[in-house]
Amino acid sequence: MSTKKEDLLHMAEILFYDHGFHSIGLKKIVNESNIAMMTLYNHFASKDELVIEVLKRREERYMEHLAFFATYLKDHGEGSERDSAFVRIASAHARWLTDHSAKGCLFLRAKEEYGAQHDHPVVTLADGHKRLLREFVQASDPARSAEEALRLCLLMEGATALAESEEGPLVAREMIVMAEILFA
Amino acid sequence: MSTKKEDLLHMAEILFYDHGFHSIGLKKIVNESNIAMMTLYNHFASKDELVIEVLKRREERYMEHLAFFATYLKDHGEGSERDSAFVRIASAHARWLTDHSAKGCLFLRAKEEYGAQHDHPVVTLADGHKRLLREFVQASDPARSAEEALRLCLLMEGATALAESEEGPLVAREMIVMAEILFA
DNA sequence: TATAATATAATGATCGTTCTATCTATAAAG
DNA sequence: CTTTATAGATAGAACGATCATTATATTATA
Repeated sequence: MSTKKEDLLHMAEILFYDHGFHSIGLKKIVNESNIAMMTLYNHFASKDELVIEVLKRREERYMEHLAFFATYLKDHGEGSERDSAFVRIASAHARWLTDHSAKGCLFLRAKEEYGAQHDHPVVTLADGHKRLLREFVQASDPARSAEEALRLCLLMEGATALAESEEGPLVAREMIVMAEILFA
Repeated sequence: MSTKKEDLLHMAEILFYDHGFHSIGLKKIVNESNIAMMTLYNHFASKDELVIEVLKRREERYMEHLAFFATYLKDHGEGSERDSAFVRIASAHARWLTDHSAKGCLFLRAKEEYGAQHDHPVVTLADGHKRLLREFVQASDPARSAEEALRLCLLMEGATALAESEEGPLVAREMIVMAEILFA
């Protein structure tokens, strides 16, 4: 992929996450990226397509982080007390939260901003991400019920949201504690 | 308060919640309210002030709902098994969730959209709301630790967020189950 | 020589906000 | 009961700014 295109996607993700999708203009994105407007339109057909590619890349990164970190915790489990798959996923999500700034879930925010157009591709993508996440949770421990999988998703969403108004590390720690109680 | 002003606040809240703050223009608000633009500016100095009044009214309504419903559940507790104060608050929040459409927390969304301007009055108001909510939770059962109060807040935030992508009543039910396990 | 990126300007639309001028309703004064 | 005064609401145009998008023409790179 072109360097310019990567720069654009990188800066667009930062600005969208900091300011929201509708608040940020393409002009600011190309200015901050030191890239000409026509170069943006050479790589993306429209702002919507840029938004979609930003979200797709973020989803890929997030799911990879979750899978990698959960696997790592499984192999390098802390001595005698080895966590369940659900607790490991909670820990992996906690790590993501503390590594990233506290502005909530970009997919939920996208759905909220574009949600009025019910069949907008951004909304479809956001819904797909949430479904993928739930299926990932369920598949990590098929012995668990669908209700239990939903509960872990609720914990993860809760931590993401609460970290917007409370201290991130504290929130992450409490989420793991709750996961340990619920999924011992 | 003037009827026109109430109509404006009512319609503005609906449109902001459905489309977001930056996506919706004042023109759409006054059109949908069948009110002249100058009447809006006669009651509100700016769009920001309209946003702030919408949020203030919503906070008042939400906190009243929480207090009323939690008190009601305390007095009319279900026979032998009377819930703890924390579980009652969870139930009250669940009721709010099922009564309102599923577009997340308007205060978090406001903070996300205006969060770049760190000292913007909308951000201050949103932060104040989250602090008020946590203090309300803590005060409902002073015997509980601050960590436990934070956990209930996490459950409530999680249910609000998860209800955006999963079925509301199901999410509300599971949140209450989790609260009962954690705060028996 | 061909491809990619550049700067700049123009498009038409919409944004928040203000101005002007007209209209309507209620309330005080005759 | 009128008349007049006051205030609130109306429609519509205009403001400058910004929006996403496109056109043009030039420069750099490979």
